[in-house]
Amino acid sequence: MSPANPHESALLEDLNAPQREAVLHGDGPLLVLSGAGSGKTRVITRRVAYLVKVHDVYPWRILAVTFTNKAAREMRERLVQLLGAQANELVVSTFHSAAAQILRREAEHVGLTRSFVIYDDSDQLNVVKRAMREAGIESLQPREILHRIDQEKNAARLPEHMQVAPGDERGQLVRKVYAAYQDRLRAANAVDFGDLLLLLVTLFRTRPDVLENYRRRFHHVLVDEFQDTNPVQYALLKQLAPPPSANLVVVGDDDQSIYRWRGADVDNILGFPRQYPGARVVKLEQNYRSDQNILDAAHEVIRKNTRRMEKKLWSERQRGQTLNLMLNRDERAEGQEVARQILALQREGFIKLSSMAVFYRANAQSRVLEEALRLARVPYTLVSGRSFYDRAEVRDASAYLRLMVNPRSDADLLRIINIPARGIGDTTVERVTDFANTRGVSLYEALSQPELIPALNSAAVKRLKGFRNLLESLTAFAQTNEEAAGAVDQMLRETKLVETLQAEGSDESQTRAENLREFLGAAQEFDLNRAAAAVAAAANPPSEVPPEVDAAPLTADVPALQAFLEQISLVGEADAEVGDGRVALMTLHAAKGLEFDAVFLTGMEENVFPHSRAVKSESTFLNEVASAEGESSEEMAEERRLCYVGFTRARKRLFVSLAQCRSLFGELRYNAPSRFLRDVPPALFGISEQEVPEAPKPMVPSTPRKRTWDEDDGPRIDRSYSQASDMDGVSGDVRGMRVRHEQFGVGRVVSADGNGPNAKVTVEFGGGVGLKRIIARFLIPG
DNA sequence: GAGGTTGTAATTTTT
DNA sequence: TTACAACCTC
Repeated sequence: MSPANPHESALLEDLNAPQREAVLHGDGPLLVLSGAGSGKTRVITRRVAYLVKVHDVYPWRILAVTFTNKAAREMRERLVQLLGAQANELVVSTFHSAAAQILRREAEHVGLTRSFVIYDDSDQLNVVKRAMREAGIESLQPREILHRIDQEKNAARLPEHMQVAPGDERGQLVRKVYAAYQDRLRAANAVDFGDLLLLLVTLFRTRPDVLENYRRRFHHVLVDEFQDTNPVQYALLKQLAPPPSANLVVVGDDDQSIYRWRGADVDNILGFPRQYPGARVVKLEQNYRSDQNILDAAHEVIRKNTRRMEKKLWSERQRGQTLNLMLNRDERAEGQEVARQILALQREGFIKLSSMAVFYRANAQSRVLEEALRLARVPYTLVSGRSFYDRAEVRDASAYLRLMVNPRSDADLLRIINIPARGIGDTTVERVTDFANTRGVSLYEALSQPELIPALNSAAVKRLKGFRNLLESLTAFAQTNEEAAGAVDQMLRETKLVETLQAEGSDESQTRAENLREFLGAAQEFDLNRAAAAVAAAANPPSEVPPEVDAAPLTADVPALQAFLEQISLVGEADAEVGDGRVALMTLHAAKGLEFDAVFLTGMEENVFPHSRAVKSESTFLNEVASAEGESSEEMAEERRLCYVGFTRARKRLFVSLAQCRSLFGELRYNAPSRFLRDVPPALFGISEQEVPEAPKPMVPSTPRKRTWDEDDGPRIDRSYSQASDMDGVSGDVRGMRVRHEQFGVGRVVSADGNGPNAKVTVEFGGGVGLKRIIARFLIPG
């Protein structure tokens, strides 16, 4: 640490005092409480770089984990900038990826082989259903059981560790299914997301010698987004970096804990100083992102939560413009108004489309917003987790690939046994399944001699044989082939998946065939990246390694196809490029960790945001608990944090939008304005107390009231009583009426089918357009 | 066994 | 409104 080290000043120069303290912190545990936009990732990456460059810590000694792929990716990118090729020796990944990699190395200790596959949510559900059938349990919803199983796993409990009260029959049933479910996963050489962590923790608990190998290797463990860790993850951290004195650095913000439903426990961060007594605590409260108005609004929302570590963000930035409140008649008007404001901002010229974003609470809200943006010709990208790999045809292809690696995977086999259609129907499948169950073998094994299966006719036996031969051929191919793309290509060829789709001839099937080609493209890209990484690794002389330490990359020796499959399961597709001149649309959860010049937070209504479930839990909570004033349910507290996350994504402009009524699954709902809205002082919106929207009174849906919330045109409120909505009540005689359409211009109504906004209206347009059938809501009178 | 039809239920957030 | 499952028919 001589000051002469040229790296030292470069790594520290643009850090503020607490940031610097965190980077310079020596050995022992450290908790960095890092408010939104306070440079959290910067601190963690600088610290890693500082350890490597100034303290000469070997990069392979450092394990940096986060919760989401996005965060892991960003961390890795920044570390590559700071450390260059040395960054490749670091382990930087999500909890689940890191656990999967370690588990693969140690597979034989936990009853798996190295080629185990990872089941996702829908695979899990299938296994639960089969486990229920096996256990003869029908009284519970498979979904609910799966949820319970997940909770147990998040809490680090195997079936035998479940705490079930003697009289709790449901609990008993859950445990029974859980046990059968685990048996099935093991038999299929498969794990689910929860197993990745739980099996590893169990392994480390039962085999201290194995754990010791990893402790010897990783001298520095750093955790980003620590507020979102669940008990298993925390248990894993404590194993690798045991209290009280290990070099464990956790960075997070209790106010941004938004994964409770997945078992995340805010107490992990709140109680860290107790678990690691003597831990240094550093608070980062200077915000570099948002204008002060935005921070004030966010603070007013979050301060209502009772259990939190007190901190208040401040900014040297200007106060900036006030927030904008957008009142809309319904969700369609909301979409139109968002589109209009986006275009207006763009015209002003200070903010690019690529630094604008539209947030919503639930994915279901996106459709209407997309429609509105499309109509207004606003380019946008939908930022969603893993849509491509969720498509049915892509999942089918993945199922084949997984079988090539691991033919015992029953869930995958069942998925594709009749895809493309090969005449193996439900009855046959059931007979095969029964046979396999009584013999206690996998389906693949059962198919080795289909003639032994009772009650099958010869045609069925023949088809099953053909299917088994196909799988054998593919499996054999996978064993000799070195590349992922080669395996995908061979699989597509032998299964005729693409061919079958193309032969079908519909537009739909063409798209699906193209998706499969894209899937092949993804595999090719994967191979290229892998080759490039290998070249880079070869060019970079590895750090010195003491003989007693295994410092090999965790992914060493994993065959290409397997690595590709793991990426599909755990990482999904890379995020769509944000920034190519498009507005980003995403859920509030997806927004965490991102920032934009302008943010539109839509659906700010009770039962939408906060979500109806939280609203319900709140009322039970208030009924049952004689709570201290201001106390609220954990669910509601989490919604509040989510709102805080949403607000603090905005750098300069924050538009908060709500609709007076909204149709949610068919039904028209009149929701009160979100409680979070009322927590923000009206002055921050540039409005007076009287202009704060009130809960609309229930009204008859057929007579939409207009101008409900305020009658006069006060300043700064963006009203968007959509003009288009004037056609909502298409009724009576509208023939001859003059109307306007975005694309087709002015025309005259010839006839109308039906009533309401969805009535189909035939319009004669001018300008050579002629007759068109248009949905009424896309027309503007006049 | 395949494919279409009707009925019903369920709608948060993601590794 | 949609998604999915059970059901029915060919």
